[in-house]
Order: sequence, then C-alpha cells, then structure tokens
Amino acid sequence: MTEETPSNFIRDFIDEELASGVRDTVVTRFPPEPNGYLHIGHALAIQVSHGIATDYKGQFNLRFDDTNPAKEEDEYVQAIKKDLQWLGADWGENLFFASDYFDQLYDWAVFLIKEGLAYVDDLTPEEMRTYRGSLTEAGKDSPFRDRSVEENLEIFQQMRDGKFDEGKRVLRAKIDMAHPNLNLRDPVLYRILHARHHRTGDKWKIYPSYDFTHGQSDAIEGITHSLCSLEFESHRPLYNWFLENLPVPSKPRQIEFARLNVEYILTSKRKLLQLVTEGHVRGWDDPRMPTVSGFRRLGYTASALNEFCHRAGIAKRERVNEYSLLEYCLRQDLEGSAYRRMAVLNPIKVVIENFPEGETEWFEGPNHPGNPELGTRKVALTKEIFIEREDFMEEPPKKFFRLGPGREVRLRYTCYITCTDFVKDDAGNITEIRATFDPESRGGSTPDGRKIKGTIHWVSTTKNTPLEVRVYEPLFTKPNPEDVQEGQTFIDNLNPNSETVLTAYGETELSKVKPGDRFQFERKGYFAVDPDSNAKQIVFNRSTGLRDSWGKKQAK
RNA sequence: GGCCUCGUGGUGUAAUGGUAGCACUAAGGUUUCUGGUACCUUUAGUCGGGGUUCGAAUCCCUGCGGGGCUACCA
Repeated sequence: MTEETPSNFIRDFIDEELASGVRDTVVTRFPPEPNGYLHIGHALAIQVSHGIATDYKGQFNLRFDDTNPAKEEDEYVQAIKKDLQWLGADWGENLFFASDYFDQLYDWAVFLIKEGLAYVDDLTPEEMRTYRGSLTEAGKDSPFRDRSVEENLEIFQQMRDGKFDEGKRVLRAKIDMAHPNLNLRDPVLYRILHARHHRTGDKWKIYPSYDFTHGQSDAIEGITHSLCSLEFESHRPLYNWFLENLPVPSKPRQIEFARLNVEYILTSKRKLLQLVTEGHVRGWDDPRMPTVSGFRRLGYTASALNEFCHRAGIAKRERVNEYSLLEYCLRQDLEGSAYRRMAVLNPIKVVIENFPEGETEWFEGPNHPGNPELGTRKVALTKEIFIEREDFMEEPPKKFFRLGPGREVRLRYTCYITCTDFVKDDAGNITEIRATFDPESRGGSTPDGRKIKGTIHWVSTTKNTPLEVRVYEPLFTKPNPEDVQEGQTFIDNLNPNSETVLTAYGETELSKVKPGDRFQFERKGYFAVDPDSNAKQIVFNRSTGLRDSWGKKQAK
C-alpha cells in the first residue's frame, strides 16, 4: 500500500549529502526512553527512521535512552521491543543502550574538564535558575565557574564516588551564560542520582544528562542522521558543540521534524501514565489508549497504523490529523481480508410464525462477499431470532428500508420475512416482533423476482454464541483534549461514554475464535477478539464502525 | 522584550523560478443480498502588503499568525 515514497525535506537533505560525497552511508536510530509505552507518535518516528534506513540500504539501530534511572524500568524495555517488532521495524543485531556508554561518557566529561570546558557547580537548583537569566535577559556566571581544573577533577571524582547527597552538585559545560539560546547557558552534564539503574544497578552515583548523552551516543554508533522531534531544534547547537569539542569517532547530523498529532488523542507520556495510574483506563494497552499496544488490542493492524503514518507524512510545522484518516486506514486494510460474520448487539426477538417449532434450518453464507476463495460458513435459522432493535420501527419514515408493520425485508443469506404484528409491554416498549417468512424466498430471492430494498442481519435465539462486546468511542470529548477552562485539566475532558459494554449474540461460528482474531460484523463494523476472552466468555472490541451514510442522514 | 522555526482547499501532504496535484473529509449519483465495498461527479487552496523576474507557492523586504526554548526530564 505504501508503494511510492514522496520526497520530503529529510530525504532531500540526505540525497544532497550523498550526492556531494559528504557521506556514503545512512545509519538511523530510534531512541526511546524506557519510561512508558510507545504511542502513535512514536510509530511515525519509527517509520521515518526505519524507512529511511531501509530505503537507503543503510542501518537502523534501536537505542534505549536510559539516562534517568528514577523513571525507567525493564518492563518498558520489553514492551517497546515488542511494539517495534509488531510494527515491523527490525533492528537486527543493532540493539543498544545509552547506559552502555556511561564509561566513555565519563571519560569525555573528564576530557572537557581538562580542556577547561566544564566545571563543578555547587549552586542549588533554585540558584541556578536565577543565575540562568530569562528569555530576554542574559544570565550571570556562577561563582564556582572559575574553579581550577585540578579542583574540578577532584570534586567530580568525589561525585562519582558517591561522596555527596543527591542534588548537591552538578557538572556543567562552560559555554556562555549570556547566550540567546538558553540551552547554551552552561548546561548540566552530570547530576547526582542515588537511584538504582535497571541495567547498571548501583554502579553509578552520577548520571549524564540527555544533552550530554544523545549526540555522543549517536557518534559512537556511527549514526549519520539523528532524526528527532521539533522540540529539540534549540538543542541542536548544543548537540553540535559536544561533537566539536570532544574527540568523537563520527559526526552525526540532527534533523528535526514535527510530531504527529491526531484529534481526540493525547501523546504526552506523562499524561498517559496518569490515565493508567489513576485508573481511568484498563492499562497501557487499553483499547482507548493511543499506545501502539492499545491500538493493537483495539484491533488495528500494524499495516493500518503504518499506512496512517505514511499518509500523515512529515513536516516542520505542528499539525493535527483528523481521526477519520485513522479509521479510513483500518477499514481499507480490513475490508478485503476480514471474514464476515453476523452479530446482534442490541437484540429484539422476532418470532417467525410459520416456521416449524424446534427445527433448525442451516443456510450457507460466504465468508467474504467479494472473494469466494475465502469459502463459506453455515448459519442457523430457527423459529425465534434476534435482530437489531434499530432495524424495526413502529412508524417508519419513507426511506426506512428495514422492518416495520406490514413491511418485508430479507434476512441476510436466508429468506424474506414480513412483519405481521408486534408486542408492547406496559411501559410501551416493544418486546417482540411477529413475522412470517416466504418459503419461496429461501436462498435470498424469489421466482417472481421482486426487489427487496432492505437486508438485515440476524442471529438465532437458541443456536448462537453469547458475546460481550465493548464498543469504544474516543477517550476525550474534545478534538484537543488539552482544551480546558481555567482550573481544569485534560481529565475533565474524559469522555464518560468512551466504553460501552454490551451483551450481544453472534452466529454459532464465532464460538471458535481466539484473541486477536478480526471480523467484520456485517452492517456494524470491524471487531477484534480481546485478550480478556476465556472459555466462558468471548469478548469483542469494536475497532471501528462501518461508514454509515444512513445514520449520518438520520442525525441531521 | 530575546533567540529559533513554520505558514498551500475543512484536514493532511506534493509541486525544489515554468499548467497549484494527490489523499481524507463533506455533498450528490451509479452498482449492490452489508444504507458497507467499488466506481463517477461536485464544492474548495498558495496568510496580508510590497519588490525582483518574461514568469513567484517557491527568491527578497515587511506586516500578521502558529509552534518551540527560561528541568539537576527526555
């Protein structure tokens, strides 16, 4: 589906470098911090970096940016690897951790100290903030800025040895406290952290900052193009400063592009974590979560997600994609392959008066209307069946092609029935519909060739598979979940109806499914079997509805 | 008040000084044992103002608008 690759500014840049001989290979990387699950924005970043490496016959590395032990866990490492594999981004042998480079990074910090380009600062975080100045005012030098190389070396060694409490001292680069780019106002290189690291354990008492780690890690791995999001644009001068002032083995180039935003979707790891810890969702892989694992559980295919990223493309400006594109990509992918099944989600009983009591007649329906090679399955018709409540109206309007008093419809794959009567309870709710079927119409058509406008799906009340169906709507009520009034947070925009659990009935064939299986429930949408399913209860998630031009017309 | 960066139909994205194209969405139609799919049609765009040029979405100036930057997070 992703046949042609449109040009973009990153590929153009690479083409130029390759053409001019500045480089002759392409090596990219995806550098997640293992502090949460991957979301759809990461899926784009992965596709861009992995796709470029593949197209230029280069190399793609997976590198965990694990420089902050306070937030990182192995659970996340495992989940991230699984998601990358599922998305089809193969890193082969090239799995790395920034923590693999801690020794090298430390040596380079010492190198900078010896060059007079780094110093230990005793300022408190609050003092540092004050000294840094503001967006419009220059900062001023720390009183510790001119420590001797020997003193710096000695204290830095003591920091490493764990002689100080957390937060007492930092190592800073000596650049320019008046620089208009605040990132160059003597950024922090190392801070004291007495946390246990998920890989290096208690070996280190000091940890390098992102800025001091990223570019050098890229250089160590021979990354040629370090692709990242726009927010790092103002870090690029610092990224380059380290590459210029350190004896690094290669000179990677950082290129930024805009992150992927989608209506009704939040992609802040911090906020996603909050949704999980506060119990607003079933977990990181809740079908409503914008995580890769959430989409997977909802029933999205990797190719649908990749196609979405491909169509969203990349740009240098912030943009918000419409949710409908996401749904389109899924339907597009599933339409040709998903087996068709019938399930009634909101049942009402129909009694077929002239159908023999206690008997079952089996009819055959194709698994896919456009592809006979996918075979057929049998569906059971009995005297009593369920149809959707919304497929019957007591007083139907003109263009209503479904069931109503005296009206005739086709039961999918089976026969025609005509409504003869209906029963109401004391409250006025319709509880039962009565109908007769035309024996001549078996197989779905009659000798007289009369046209039937409406075909509805149905399920036997006795020969069926009970289902729990979870119908999902967007997690938030607003296209921009962060659009809140004073004093509110994104939590206030949570959609109270984002999950509706239904007791439904599916055709008998659905008794054999396993988690991950996907089907189209005819006229209702695409559904996937949830991992919560067990021998007693089959659970389906609605991945997306079908396009519904009738429903849309009704809404007007 | 500073620095960086970006403005193309409703949305997303192409056009690299030479016919503003594609997709999604929306509206309408044809086909149909899914009000689905498929197919067809329509609406709709270069942020404003100057300039350079035979010719500007593209280059220059200026205005306006959006985003980012003031963590011992990444």
